[in-house]
Amino acid sequence: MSEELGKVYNPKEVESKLYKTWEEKGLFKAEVNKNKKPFTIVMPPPNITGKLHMGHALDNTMQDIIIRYKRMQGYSALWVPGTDHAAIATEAKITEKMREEGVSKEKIGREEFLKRAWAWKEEYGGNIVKQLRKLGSSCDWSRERFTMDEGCSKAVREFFVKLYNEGLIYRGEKIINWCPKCKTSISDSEVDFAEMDGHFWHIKYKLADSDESIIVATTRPETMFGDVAVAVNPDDDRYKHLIGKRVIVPVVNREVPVIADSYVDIELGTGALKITPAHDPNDFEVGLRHGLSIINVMDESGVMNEKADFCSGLDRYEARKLLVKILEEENKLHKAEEIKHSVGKCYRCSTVVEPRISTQWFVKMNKLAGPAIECVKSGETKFIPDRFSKIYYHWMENIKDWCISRQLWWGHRIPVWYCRDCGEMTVSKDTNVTECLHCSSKNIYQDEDTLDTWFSSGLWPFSVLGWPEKTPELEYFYPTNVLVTGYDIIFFWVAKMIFSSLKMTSKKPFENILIHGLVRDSKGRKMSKSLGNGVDPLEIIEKYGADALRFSLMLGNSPGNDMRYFDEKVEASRNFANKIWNAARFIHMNIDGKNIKSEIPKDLDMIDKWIISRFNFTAKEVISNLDKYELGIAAQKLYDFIWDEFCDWYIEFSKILGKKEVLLWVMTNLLKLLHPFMPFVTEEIWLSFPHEKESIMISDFPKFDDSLVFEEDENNTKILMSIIKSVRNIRREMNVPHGKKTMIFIETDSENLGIILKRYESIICKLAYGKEIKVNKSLPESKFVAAVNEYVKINIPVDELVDSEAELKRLKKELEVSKKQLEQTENRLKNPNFVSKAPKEVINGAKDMAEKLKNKIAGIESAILNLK
RNA sequence: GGGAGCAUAGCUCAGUUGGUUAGAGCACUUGCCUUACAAGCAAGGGGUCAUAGGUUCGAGUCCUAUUGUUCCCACCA
Repeated sequence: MSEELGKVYNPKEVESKLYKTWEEKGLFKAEVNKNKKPFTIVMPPPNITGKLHMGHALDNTMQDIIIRYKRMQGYSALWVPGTDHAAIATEAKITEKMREEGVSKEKIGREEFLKRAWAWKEEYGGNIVKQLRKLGSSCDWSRERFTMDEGCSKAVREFFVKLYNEGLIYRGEKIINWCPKCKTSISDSEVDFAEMDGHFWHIKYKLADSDESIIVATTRPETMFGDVAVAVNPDDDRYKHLIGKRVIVPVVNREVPVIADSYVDIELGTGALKITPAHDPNDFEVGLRHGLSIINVMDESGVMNEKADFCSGLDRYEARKLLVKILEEENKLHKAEEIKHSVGKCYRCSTVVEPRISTQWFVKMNKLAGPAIECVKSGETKFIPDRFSKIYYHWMENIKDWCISRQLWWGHRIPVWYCRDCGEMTVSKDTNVTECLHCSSKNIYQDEDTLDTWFSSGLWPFSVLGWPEKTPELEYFYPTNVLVTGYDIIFFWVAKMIFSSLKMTSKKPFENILIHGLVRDSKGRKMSKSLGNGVDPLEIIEKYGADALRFSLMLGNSPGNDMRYFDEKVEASRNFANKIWNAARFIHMNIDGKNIKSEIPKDLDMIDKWIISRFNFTAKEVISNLDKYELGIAAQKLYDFIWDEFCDWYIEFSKILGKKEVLLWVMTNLLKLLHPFMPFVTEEIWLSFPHEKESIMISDFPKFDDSLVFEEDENNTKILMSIIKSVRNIRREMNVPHGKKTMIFIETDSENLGIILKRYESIICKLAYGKEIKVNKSLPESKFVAAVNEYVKINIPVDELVDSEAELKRLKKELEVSKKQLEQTENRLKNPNFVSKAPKEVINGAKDMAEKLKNKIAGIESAILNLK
């Protein structure tokens, strides 16, 4: 196949083929193996309704890089994939589809609905998993899980019952966030607040026994039907005399008391507040303190109910309009102020959330939060970057009880049965409870509600490893090593996993939490369906290849920060893949038919030592960056090394040197370093070269090797390179055409360098368009241009071509710059504080620099003299 | 109201524990189809690292304040 490598790398041809082979050979599988150290990542499960988006692509690329790296390092590296049932999102989609068919949930009933839901899951749940494969994700598909599979469901029941038995789960009537469209409760973190235009209506409430009025401000007049009091601050002098009196709720014409409660802010609004316990969480609290009754005036769809009198049957917003109109007509509306205020919306459907009194299940958070905070504070679990710890603490420290029951059908049903006879609850891990635990009555029924999606995903890291069973996998792979996820779900998910795991397994769920940002569009906007600015990763893969997409998502990306998506960036990465491809083609041309091993020969040339040493150093850096999860920096270093040093310099050198073993050795090892980032192109090339293992995936990741550090050769090669660059520079500036080869006169004080330069004469001449190198030889009668750098002075005779004026100007400018640099360096060295306090390397570096600059200046000065 | 991030080349962004002359991609200028690659090669232009102080021998990097900007949290009726 080696001769078959085309001129341009074609990802489409190789990607699906390679992925299939990897999967068939079982290379993604990780087993419990006592001879290896485990390394575990559990994939944040994408929703079954989902389609792969750029966020997934970023998230999974990062995970894949880490897991491939660890696998090559010899760990038993397990990456567990799976999907989430996404209760509310999925149910919404199914309901929507049913509506199109003219069917309703209520009409077909629970059982039939669930049948449809599972069918939906079967049909669409596999899509995203297929898409993850396109990206190259090397997860262990044999362990794929689903949040509603049997094991996860068992884990959910185990968790619920344990918390219930410890009194950490309770049922109660509270005011919760209600989505009138999804017709379910949602938790605090599922509410998005948005600034919206609205009105602040100042309404006159007349006293029952006098003509005096008290003005109350509200944004939601429709809730007046549920008013049970007007509250003022006890210290508010304006209203003190009214406390205990009764006022009449306008329009509704109900008498309610004026009460005093310190919750009321004197400064805010009018300082008087209408109290509607059924429709506002604060009012609810006030109501509790004062023993007020609760009047619920809306139904589950946000439609006014019979308590709303003539508004009954009206939507909440229509009722609001009508009330405002009537208040105006009755001259009860003192003022209508236009304001911007934040309004809570359902995070799934964006419907304005309605606070609603209802009976729900809650997790008591105070006892669970403490250990979860401690787990991060102690450093057991670390956020990367660390600043997210603060956000986490703040949230955890102010956490309120978690509403976990949902009025949905798609999800884990609450494992509680109520007895119609004795009224007691039976809470059980069993799925088919038939009699009351308390009175043995068979007249029982199960709670209709299901659990919050995040209740099951909170158990994900350990439930996928078999918990609550004591499996070998759980023993071996848990706790996991790193969780990779976006900052947007720290509250939803990360926090829940931490306290759930601590509670149920007594272990942290993961060591590190690697947080990434959002992938935004090229203008910095969030990619969203409504804006239509989303970029489909699959289309990008189709066009540029998975490697290119992956690499572009890594380049210039740093933990926790958002990034913008640009086609140009993917193009650059695609070009990079192509660059490597062509480097491979070049190597093939040279080793073809020859029995060359990828090894380091004994008699190494200076330039070989340079590239080996540089490779060795790059490997060290990349390993260090990967260990610190600095994937973007590692990618950048690989890019730079491969493109600049390996391709642009070493391959050019090797064309003249003619030694191919080192070329092959560096290449194969580079492929390994790069493999986690660009799995496909590296594998395809690696397989085309002599190789021992069946896949680069399971080859050994390069290690830093002390015996491969060649400092002197590195330096001398760098001087060689700087000379070539200088000559090229001068020729370019003097407009010397490539065809015109010139003599190169080099002056140096170093005998050793002189020998080296002569030895590499052919290389210098080839790469710098020279005819011959003369070291420290007297110059013939001719015109010269000079290139002076820190090491040598180079003279190039160019006779008729020299524009003396321009050359003089150029040299003078360079002289000036060098003198300035020397001055700065010398000033530093003169500073006694610098000499006494700076580390030796820095001082020596400065001294060295000063020497070099002096040489350079002397060289330039003599060149100027020469010109004259 | 509280908290956090960001501000570096025309654009998008890196810059790891402070250490010589601040980098990349794209864009720009010039010259090259040099038999791996024009998705390429070579040479080059372009930055007072938001502003003002401070710590330090030394600050893009640490501290304080200011400005601009983005985001998160919170029960502003």
